[in-house]
Amino acid sequence: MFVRTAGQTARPHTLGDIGMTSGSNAVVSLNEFTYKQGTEIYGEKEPADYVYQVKKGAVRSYKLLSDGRRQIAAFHLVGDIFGFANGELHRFTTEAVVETTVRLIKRRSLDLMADSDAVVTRNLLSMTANNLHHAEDHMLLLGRKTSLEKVAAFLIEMDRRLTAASVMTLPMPRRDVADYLGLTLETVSRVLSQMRRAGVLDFISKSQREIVIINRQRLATFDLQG
Amino acid sequence: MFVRTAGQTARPHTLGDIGMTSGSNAVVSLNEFTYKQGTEIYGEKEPADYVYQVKKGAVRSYKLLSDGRRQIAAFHLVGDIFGFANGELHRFTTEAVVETTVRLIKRRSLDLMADSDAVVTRNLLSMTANNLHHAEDHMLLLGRKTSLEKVAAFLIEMDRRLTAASVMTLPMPRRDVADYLGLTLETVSRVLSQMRRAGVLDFISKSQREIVIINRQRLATFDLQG
DNA sequence: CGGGGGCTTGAGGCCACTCAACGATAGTGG
DNA sequence: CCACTATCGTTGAGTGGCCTCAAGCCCCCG
Repeated sequence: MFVRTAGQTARPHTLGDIGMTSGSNAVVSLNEFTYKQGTEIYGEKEPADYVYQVKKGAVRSYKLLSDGRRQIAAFHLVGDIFGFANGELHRFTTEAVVETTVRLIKRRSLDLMADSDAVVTRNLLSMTANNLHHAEDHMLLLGRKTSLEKVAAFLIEMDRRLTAASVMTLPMPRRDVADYLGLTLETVSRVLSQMRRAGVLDFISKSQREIVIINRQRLATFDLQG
Repeated sequence: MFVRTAGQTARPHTLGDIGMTSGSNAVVSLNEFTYKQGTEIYGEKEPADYVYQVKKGAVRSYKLLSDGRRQIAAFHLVGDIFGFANGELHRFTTEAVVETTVRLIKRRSLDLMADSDAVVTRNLLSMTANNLHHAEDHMLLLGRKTSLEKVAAFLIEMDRRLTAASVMTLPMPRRDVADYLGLTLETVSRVLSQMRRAGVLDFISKSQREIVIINRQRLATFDLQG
């Protein structure tokens, strides 16, 4: 690897990783906070004073155009760290998709740690690179994939990241899925129905957020690979 | 800033920056190489043995779907550094848009320098973060902007980056612009003609790659901001 | 002067969007 | 417990923006 950070691609980072894998004795205070469904965690262009790790729930991270069009760049699920963009200001608005608990760390503490501890900087580099890779893949999806391919890619991504059982419970509504994929919510709904009719998916009654993938192999064929 | 790298946002990085701003005495050999128009510099999933800086010309960096659809993620112009993705393999294919001269640095050398010199790692973090910011903005463009907004944003970006005189000479053909913006070349051509008819642009006869922006202010209104 | 690549322009089509109606679900308060 | 409401999701009809297919022009170059 470019900067050696052995094992880091094998398991997720944690805030503990950032600060505690080195020999440093610095102890970082880790506060927790819970956001109700739909509330903003921070806004675009606000000072970036904290870094966050999702303990419970899910977070959406997006940009808006002045007329309200929205592009969600990422969903942050349990374990994910977000808000550590390299700069003084946040580049996205983030909101709790459902009731969400996060751990906070003061960015200033991280700055100081990074100054004295190269491991911290390397972990930040590794995490930033992971974000970049996701963004690069998402550009291909947004620019060149059809609605069927987009939705299939989304389901495959969520199936991988939501380590849940046979039933996948999406935390986000159709509108969020649409704004993540560059579609409308109606199109997302239509494609999901189409997949259900094709016998690839099934919905659990009572909640259309609960989805069963009946045929992963077939689903994968819907999303053209590089 | 998150990791202090004073002054680095004010001017572009150079390969010299990576290796020579610290106290390290390591001397990195900087080789040059010239690629003919259209030739591949490296392919996706190839081992990433070198990092590159454009000395002359322009480079496109893209991903392909198996049926040939292409998404260009970035154009690398004079001064830009590319190919330093954090991992063993390149994530894009890169090609010379026109005849292009690059400086090369062995990645292994950078790895070693990064191990012994925190400044190197921080510069890599800073550059990776800049790439991420560009990708984030581009996701909004690809997912939510109209063809008019996309082309306007492209012209504004190129006007800023190609520091040239009143006449902007685009190094890339219409097809590359289209694959950068998630459009077809015909749509790009139509939008450019529309802007010319609107008195915002003019083309220089003899070469449609040479474009004069007559009204920057008006052009800016075509691209909706966040 | 002929050939080829790049660009423009037109005609028609299709995929995703818009607008709209309806159903289902969950939360609220009487 | 049942309206009542708001939110979310599905589905249909019709539209439109961008794509596809095609022709023709311009410039470069042999």
